[in-house]
Amino acid sequence: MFRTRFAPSPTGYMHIGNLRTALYAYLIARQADGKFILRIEDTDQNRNVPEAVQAIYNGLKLAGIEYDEGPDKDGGFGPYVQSQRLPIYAEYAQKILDSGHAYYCFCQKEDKPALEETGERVQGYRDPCRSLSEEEARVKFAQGIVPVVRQRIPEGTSTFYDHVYGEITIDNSQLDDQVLLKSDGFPTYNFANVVDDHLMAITHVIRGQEYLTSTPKYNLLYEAFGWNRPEYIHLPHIIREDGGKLSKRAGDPSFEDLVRMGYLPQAIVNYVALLGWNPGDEREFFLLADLVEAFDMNRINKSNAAFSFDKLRWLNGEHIRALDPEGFHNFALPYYPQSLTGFDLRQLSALIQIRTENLTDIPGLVGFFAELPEYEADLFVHQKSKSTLESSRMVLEAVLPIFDALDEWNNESLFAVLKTFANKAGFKVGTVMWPIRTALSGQETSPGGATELAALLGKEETLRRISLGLEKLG
RNA sequence: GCUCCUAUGGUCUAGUGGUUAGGACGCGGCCCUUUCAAGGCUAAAACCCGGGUUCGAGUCCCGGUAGGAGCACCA
Repeated sequence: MFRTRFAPSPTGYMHIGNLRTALYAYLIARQADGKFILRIEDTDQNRNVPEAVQAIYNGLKLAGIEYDEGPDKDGGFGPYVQSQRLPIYAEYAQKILDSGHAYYCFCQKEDKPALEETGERVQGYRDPCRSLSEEEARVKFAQGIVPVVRQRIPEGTSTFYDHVYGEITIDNSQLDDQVLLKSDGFPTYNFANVVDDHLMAITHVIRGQEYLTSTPKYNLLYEAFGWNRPEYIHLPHIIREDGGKLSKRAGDPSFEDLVRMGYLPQAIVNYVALLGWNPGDEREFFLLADLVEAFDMNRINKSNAAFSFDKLRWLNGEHIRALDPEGFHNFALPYYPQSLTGFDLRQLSALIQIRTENLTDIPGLVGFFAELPEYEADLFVHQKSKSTLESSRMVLEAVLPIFDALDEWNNESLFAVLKTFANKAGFKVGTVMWPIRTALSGQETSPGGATELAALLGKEETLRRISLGLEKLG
């Protein structure tokens, strides 16, 4: 039975990278008919954003990623919030202390050599407290110093297999005696993730590549406890197109931000899945359910991938076009201007669906329906349609009574009547259509042609706009 | 600084010793057409560098270079 987990810390929003990690973990579990677990990693008391857990629920829900077990969905392996598991960590810390794989450290933060500031890492530095006798420790305790618990890293080298990166070997001298239990009684990620993953029977650990070099430390912990290691799937990072890292602070959008920017959740999920993975054939359009089928963790890439808004936009367009008319209409509705009344909005949706790449395009696409923009007469001149000011004047003048007499007002009837007129008058269809479309839209381009716009605007408004066009033509 | 990882067009990628190096986004052109889209066709554009191994390397090995990550009482 596969069991994977998504273990975010509650920061208040879903990073793009987190979304992909959650997605992959979900896909790996689903396609094996396994379980996908949500666990909240809130062991940093300084970094707890209230309401942030709710943001995680919302994000996953928006993405369509359903978890089988989580804080609000007990599966018998809870609690699923680390701050509620403190006694468990204390118990296992004691065990590892007893077995000698960890020790109390009474050093204060300032006592530590400043490794990074100087740029000089002290090779093989070992904490002085690792060799403290029981007696010495007792004295420190008596002095009221609250210790941390540190892992005792043994000599040697550590090797493990990762499904993405293959075999990784690291010399233990590169690993330091990391803190397992902080002085506030909370575990560090380094300890909690191992204890929880084991206790929650996680079989596959999917996480960012930043954990690759510390994985040996976790493996040593598994060994110290006599537990089996999980399988590892470390993911390359998603970066910006300019090569920098994606950061909320630098203005890069979160998953929720992207949705607000007009991208469909399913398009974002699809796009993000493709950042570092491909199906092995040339498909690119995937709905979540298709991803479950197609995903293969052995096809995950090793190198970082840049997030391209251009490609996301294209894929978003693909997803918009794949929506059924009703589905698109529901997405589009909130983007229609208030002033857009008296129109068959469903028909309008049908007109713009194929032309919408991003939902935020919509107001700009439909604005002229609500109000005819100002435009100059020379907009009637269009070489390709063989439309001139003179031809436009002739067409609009002739078309006014034809429209006025037309009883059946729809795209087909309008097109038929205009085509007949064009033939009779010796015009190309385009020469007739261009001035009408221009008069109706006041724009160089519009979603839909002359007859589609006329059908939607209705007879009265159509006649009004054509008259207005005629005025401009003098 | 030390360690680990990575390296195919601008970007996402296919490729597991023999290919005209394939696809997608974007960009240009053409077709279609009731403007614009959509759709179809098409062009330009890539194997980081240097050594090996081999009859033959984008593919294997070594060394550079470049980029990323880690080295917290953060996750």
